[in-house]
Amino acid sequence: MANKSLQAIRGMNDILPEQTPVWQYVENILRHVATSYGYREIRFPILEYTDLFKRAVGKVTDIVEKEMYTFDDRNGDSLTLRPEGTAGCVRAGIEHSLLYHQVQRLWYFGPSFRHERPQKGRFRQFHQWGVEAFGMTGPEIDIELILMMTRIFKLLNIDDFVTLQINSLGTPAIREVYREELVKYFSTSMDQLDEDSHRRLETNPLRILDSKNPEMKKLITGAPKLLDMLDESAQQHFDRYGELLDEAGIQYEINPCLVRGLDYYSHVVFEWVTDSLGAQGTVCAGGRFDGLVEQLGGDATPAVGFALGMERLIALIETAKQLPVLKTTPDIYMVSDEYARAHILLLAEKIREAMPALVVQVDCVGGQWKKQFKRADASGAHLALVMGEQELKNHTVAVKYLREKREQETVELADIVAYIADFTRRNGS
RNA sequence: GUGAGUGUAGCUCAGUCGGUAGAGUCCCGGAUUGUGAUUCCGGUUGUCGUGGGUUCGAGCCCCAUCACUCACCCCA
Repeated sequence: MANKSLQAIRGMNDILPEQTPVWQYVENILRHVATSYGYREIRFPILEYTDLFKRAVGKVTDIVEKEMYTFDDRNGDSLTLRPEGTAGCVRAGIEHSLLYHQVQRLWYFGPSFRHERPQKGRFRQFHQWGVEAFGMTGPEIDIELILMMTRIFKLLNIDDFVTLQINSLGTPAIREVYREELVKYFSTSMDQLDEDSHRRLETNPLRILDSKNPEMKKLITGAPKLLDMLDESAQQHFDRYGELLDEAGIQYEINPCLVRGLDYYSHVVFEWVTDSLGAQGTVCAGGRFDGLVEQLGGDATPAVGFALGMERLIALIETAKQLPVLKTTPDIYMVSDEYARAHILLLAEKIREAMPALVVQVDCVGGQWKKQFKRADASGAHLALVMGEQELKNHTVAVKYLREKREQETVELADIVAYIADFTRRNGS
């Protein structure tokens, strides 16, 4: 523990066997829901050329400027561990002509990397589940994504713990005009800006809008709104978006201060936020990125997508106490003495062949009966199957019930599979 | 990158005024050599995060450093 060489890299966590059932539970739901909407999985590398992220995410974003894990390949190429999924997804789509004059519905899952100071809900290696839809101008496809995510929150029983916020960032051209307006506005009250916002004024003025500093609140409320500057088509998209949400009965808030940290977003952007997770309250976020495909060298292709943070989603499920009981214990634990050790290995195989859903665990340590039964109990198994010298001689197996008051039974070896089948049927497992 | 809090047994934690390391749990052995979960008896838990310093003497005081946690920042 004190040996640094034996420590994981800061902010990069091991997911231990105790936790993996939770991950599998969530991943299964995500996969099944996405599949039921006709989305297909895509897998792409964790490493890409650094230039891809610079072009996609935006050169002056914090992610690119100070959070990327970038290093040189042996031949001198600059490579970067992906800080998000969309760039790689679009690159793969263009490279393999998946986006050429066609509609694509895709999802991906895996780790991303950002060099930030770890805190609750924020890690240097974190996992995103992302969904991207290409070739559709919306807003119906935008709403399909909202419906899908709403369904997921419901299935996970945490829909009461998240709220949907939406905003429109308009087109890049509108945003450029707005950006200048905003700089003009804040420049007239420089003395009221805090230190961070002075910096933001230079780098990313829109970021000032979602400042957490309460002293800035008044100034921000008085700032011009991008929503007031939308052109006709952007306004139409936003209005229709709201109408469709209303028709679907989905609750949402319009948050004019909602900004995205990545440059490629345009039009409607959204976030599901929670107040149950501390400072990192964004569980899932996304929006439209119509310009990205063309910007990366493909034909102009409308696109919309989102990503959710797995660690945050799981943390929310746990703090909301909505985690179902996940079975991680074996059904049957098999013990033996030295004479029968090889026999129970093979008997276990027979049982698994007949009942593939059962979890059968064989004690491969051996030793005293007492120790083996102790392990059988600790395993959580319902039944212990016992074979020793006596049983071997008589062609029987002893069945011991570990979870109920019931006499141990002796079953003919030839009947044991049927006996267990009967037992599991009665127990409904 | 900035700030605050915390580091003692595998785990959860005590440790007084600076006097040489403790509890529960877990694990191991036995009571009970073919029966767990209950009970009783016995036993091991250790680089007190690490490295310096002060002191006759440091888990405790001082400095540095590392890690964890939370917040800023940033974002999923």
